[in-house]
Amino acid sequence: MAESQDWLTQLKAHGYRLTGARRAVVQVVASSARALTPVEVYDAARTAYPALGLVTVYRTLEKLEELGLIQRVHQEQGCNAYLPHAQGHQHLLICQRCGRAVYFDGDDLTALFARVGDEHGFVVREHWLQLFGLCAKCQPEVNRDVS
Amino acid sequence: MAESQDWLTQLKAHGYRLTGARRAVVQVVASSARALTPVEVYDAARTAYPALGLVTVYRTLEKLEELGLIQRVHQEQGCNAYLPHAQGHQHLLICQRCGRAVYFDGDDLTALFARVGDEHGFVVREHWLQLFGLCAKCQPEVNRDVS
DNA sequence: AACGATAATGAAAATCGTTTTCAATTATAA
DNA sequence: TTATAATTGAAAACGATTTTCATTATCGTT
Repeated sequence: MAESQDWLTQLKAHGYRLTGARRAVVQVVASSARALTPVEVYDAARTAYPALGLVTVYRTLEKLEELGLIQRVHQEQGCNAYLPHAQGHQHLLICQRCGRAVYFDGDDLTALFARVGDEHGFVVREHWLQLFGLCAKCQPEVNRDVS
Repeated sequence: MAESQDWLTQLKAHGYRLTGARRAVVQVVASSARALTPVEVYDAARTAYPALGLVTVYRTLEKLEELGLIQRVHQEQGCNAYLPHAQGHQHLLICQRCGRAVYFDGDDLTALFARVGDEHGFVVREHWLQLFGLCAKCQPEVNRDVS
């Protein structure tokens, strides 16, 4: 995959070595449409590289985050899942059924948020925005699920 | 404090007993302007009730969250801090220096978010919004801090 | 192609925050 | 005051993450 290659190039460019373990982890995370936990990455990556250790997954995710290639995603179920990072200023739209994540642009909100801050004497420097709902595929499915 | 009393009344109303440990925890959390972690609550509440155990703090926070009196706050530094819950649909504005949290109204954003979802085939059912910045008190202070 | 320095690895142990277990204590309704 | 059942704190258990360490493998240099 193209993105996967790019990540390997970036790792190399920053002095990190390219190993089988890293290739496997990068491949899995770079091509995922949903945020994955370390264990999920571990399980998925071992099909390509069975000798992989969970510790290496943690270490690789750490480096990918450091390089801004992935981003931690906070959800009700937990805050330790990772997703390929968006380019530019983007926010997340996450499907509550299948977990699929989509980025959307949030630039136009900055002014609004600055105004909200003003009203409370704050200077706003960052914001966090995430939308949760059902993607097109899951909208019909959710009705027949046991709740 | 008024809010503290109200929480105790609510606990009682739901069949929970009022104990010294609970009063101490409630008092600390209800009167805090910043989100507190279990250990922070533990340390603060022990000045009023030295025999308090950390386990009881966890259990009391659990009940307060269950009753909707407190809310978990997600931040860069961690996702296990609690704040008195806002009435109605509110969002958080948090000071990056002192941690002070203020609620603001977010009702007018719902329509906008539904539209964003539409553009990606999603039905939006929830949203998460938090602003981070500097409160009035901390704006002058931040310049003389060591970064 | 072989070498050597050193980064990276996986297994095991250590650590941290949180939860469970359990016997003793205490709030509350009768 | 008493009886019952909820609550307590200490210790043990637990799961996720980090550290330690001896071994292995990458990659620039030869």
